[in-house]
Amino acid sequence: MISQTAEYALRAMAYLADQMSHGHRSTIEVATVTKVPTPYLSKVLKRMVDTGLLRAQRGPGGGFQLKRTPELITVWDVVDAVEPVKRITTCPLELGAHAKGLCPLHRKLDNALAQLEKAFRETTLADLINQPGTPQPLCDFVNSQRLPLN
Amino acid sequence: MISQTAEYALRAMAYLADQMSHGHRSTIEVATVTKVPTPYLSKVLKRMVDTGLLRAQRGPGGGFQLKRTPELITVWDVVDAVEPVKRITTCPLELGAHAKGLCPLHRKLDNALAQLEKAFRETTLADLINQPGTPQPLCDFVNSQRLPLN
DNA sequence: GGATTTCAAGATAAACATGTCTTTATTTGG
DNA sequence: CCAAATAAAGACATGTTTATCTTGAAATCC
Repeated sequence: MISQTAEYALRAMAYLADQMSHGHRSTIEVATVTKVPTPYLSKVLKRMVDTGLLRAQRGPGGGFQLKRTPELITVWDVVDAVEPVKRITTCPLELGAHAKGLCPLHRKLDNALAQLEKAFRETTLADLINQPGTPQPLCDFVNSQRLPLN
Repeated sequence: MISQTAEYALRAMAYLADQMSHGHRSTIEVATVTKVPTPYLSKVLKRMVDTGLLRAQRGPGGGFQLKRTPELITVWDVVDAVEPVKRITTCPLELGAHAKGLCPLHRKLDNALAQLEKAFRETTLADLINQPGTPQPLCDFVNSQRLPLN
């Protein structure tokens, strides 16, 4: 339902959101902390750059950094970058009889997708980090602290 | 988000729900009406038999038929038969720190899945056919009427 | 019993998602 | 300029989903 790639993207973006104030973070660092295969993460992050969510910087001290603040990036933005949720706007069977509206089945399915889209649009990266009262760190890192990599 | 297989399964089950009173319907008939590749549909329907949603009958006049009335089969039942939506109950990274609860990210994702599950559980096949006030037939058939196949 | 109809099951294949490896290009710092 | 660090890009490999084809098995009707 939620693809592996989207999971990876969200983990990485959450980490980068948490680390935003510390400058650029390298692919290897992000991959290690979020436990995502490094070469694959590289491609995922590239998508984020292409869609304008991240900035890439080569060379020593380089890596990736959020282009906007965590408050301005939603879960939807991230998921949409790697696997666009395709809403159902027309009958998949292309029946003329459905030109004016979806049948009950596809109406129901699309409503479910709409719900999902809404939930994702309402959640920002900022909502995922620094949750007051929730003791759990997002993943393998403590909020705003850098872990030694080994 | 919703797999092709699930789409096929729902179309087929909706048709079989509509045609329930007409006895068994063959794979070819269902495939033709719902525009699903016949050999593939055959396997999908088999899954429905294995999970107890359909009854299969071989020989002349045979085919598939709902095992329960449309009121007692939900969209969830159908989707679950072909591609179980796997809820997130534990941290995918298997971090000890998350033993007591999901982190905000996975909590959010699982909530979205829960919403989806709820919507699917609340909709029965009966809700999809014979919708009063909605003029659209489900797919390429008119409620409770059999179309000539050619 | 034989012919027909229909589901069942297996082998095969194409498309896509996922993951790895190698090489290249760019940036920084000495 | 040179060396090191790092992203970018492309080729390659694996696995899963989606689909087809062929043969076999069961039921019905005559």
